Amino acid sequence: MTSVTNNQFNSVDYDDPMVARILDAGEQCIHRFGIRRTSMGEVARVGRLSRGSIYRHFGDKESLVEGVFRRRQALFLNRTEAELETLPTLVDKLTESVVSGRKDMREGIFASLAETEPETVAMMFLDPRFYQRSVSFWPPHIRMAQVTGEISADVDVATATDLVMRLAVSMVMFPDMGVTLKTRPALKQYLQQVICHGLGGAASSR
Amino acid sequence: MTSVTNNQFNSVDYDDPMVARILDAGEQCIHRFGIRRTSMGEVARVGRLSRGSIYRHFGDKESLVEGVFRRRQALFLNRTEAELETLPTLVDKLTESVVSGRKDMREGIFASLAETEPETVAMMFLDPRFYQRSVSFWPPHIRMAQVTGEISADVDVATATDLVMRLAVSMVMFPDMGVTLKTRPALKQYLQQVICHGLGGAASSR
DNA sequence: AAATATACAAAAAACGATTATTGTTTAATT
DNA sequence: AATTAAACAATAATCGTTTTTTGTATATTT
Repeated sequence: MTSVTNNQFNSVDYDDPMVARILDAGEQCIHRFGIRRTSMGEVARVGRLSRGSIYRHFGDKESLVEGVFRRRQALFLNRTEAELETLPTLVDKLTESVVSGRKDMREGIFASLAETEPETVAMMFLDPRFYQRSVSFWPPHIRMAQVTGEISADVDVATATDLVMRLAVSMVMFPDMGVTLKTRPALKQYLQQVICHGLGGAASSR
Repeated sequence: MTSVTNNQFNSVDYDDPMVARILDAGEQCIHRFGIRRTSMGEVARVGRLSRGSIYRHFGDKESLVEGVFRRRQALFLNRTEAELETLPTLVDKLTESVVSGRKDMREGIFASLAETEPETVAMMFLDPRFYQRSVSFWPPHIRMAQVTGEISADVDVATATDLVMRLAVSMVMFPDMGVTLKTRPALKQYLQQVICHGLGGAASSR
């Protein structure tokens, strides 16, 4: 009632060392056993802390799991953002994102989770919230590409962001949708065509 | 050993009235109870036939379920194909496909299945085989659009098909990916831009 | 002020015994 | 020649019970 520092659930701060410990332990457990077989007691044991502390920072198990994945995604976005800084064009950036994303799917927490609970992973992938968090990621890069003239300034940023997101998601989910786009060069060439001209002209330099 | 008419599993002919009866009963059961709670005995009872007949035409339960969904998809593709015949442009066709696809997801067998077994539906949606069957659907329309000049003849048919499929799948799966594309006009305008110009110029008539 | 330890009822998971279903086979029926 | 009916072992689902886990509360420790 008199608490001021009450952060019930919204926006956990990853800087809090206790939160970090909880998430570390939680991620470790999920990585090893999957979500279903991970109990709050086990997380507490692994993180050498009390169950009470977990419930202080995360209201319930679902929040904890969500917290683990949100942090992973945040880390992924930060890491990717850094990589993109070094790349010149929007197409390069998108290509890199897809390659990065695929790698994460193969090697990250999703890969191990997919082995024990593929349905859960499938559900996460189809949840629009999973992508909505990344929507704020692209607009700066879109604007930059408009300034350099790589893409038209007439297309509004939201629309361009939408397309780029759809392509990224589609390419990570389905490396092959008729045409095999598993190698970086093939992927880049495809994205170059689609982003810059769609299916309209200028496939070759005309 | 001496059987000539042996069609073990590959390509069931929907014309065979027994096969149709089995599939009808199977679909009815899946629609009502979901896959998990549908037993071969129940399908037999509903279709007023013997379990043996089912096992003659479909090797196992998985094959039967697959058969039901394959037939549904074939019907959907045929129906959609017919609708597309009446439409002038590739963009119109793609728009119609998405609207049709969304309707099927809302009202068809998937909608009811999603209520009882959402994870199963999610798994089906992420299975590339689910889409591979539709790959042969688009190429004729692509070529037609190249002839009329709607899209460039320089882009090869496989690539164009791939993009059209990706857009269709993405739009049905995620009506909103930053920009809301739930209404037909909004959807068509978006697809028009993406298909004809990508994010390159000519957003307005230049 | 936050973390811990403990206790507690309600909900969920694990368990073992029982029942139902699967997939195969075989003889009888259409 | 295909469909049915019946029997069968192997597998999977269900049920009622026991155990664990969850989420909350409270007193104690750091």
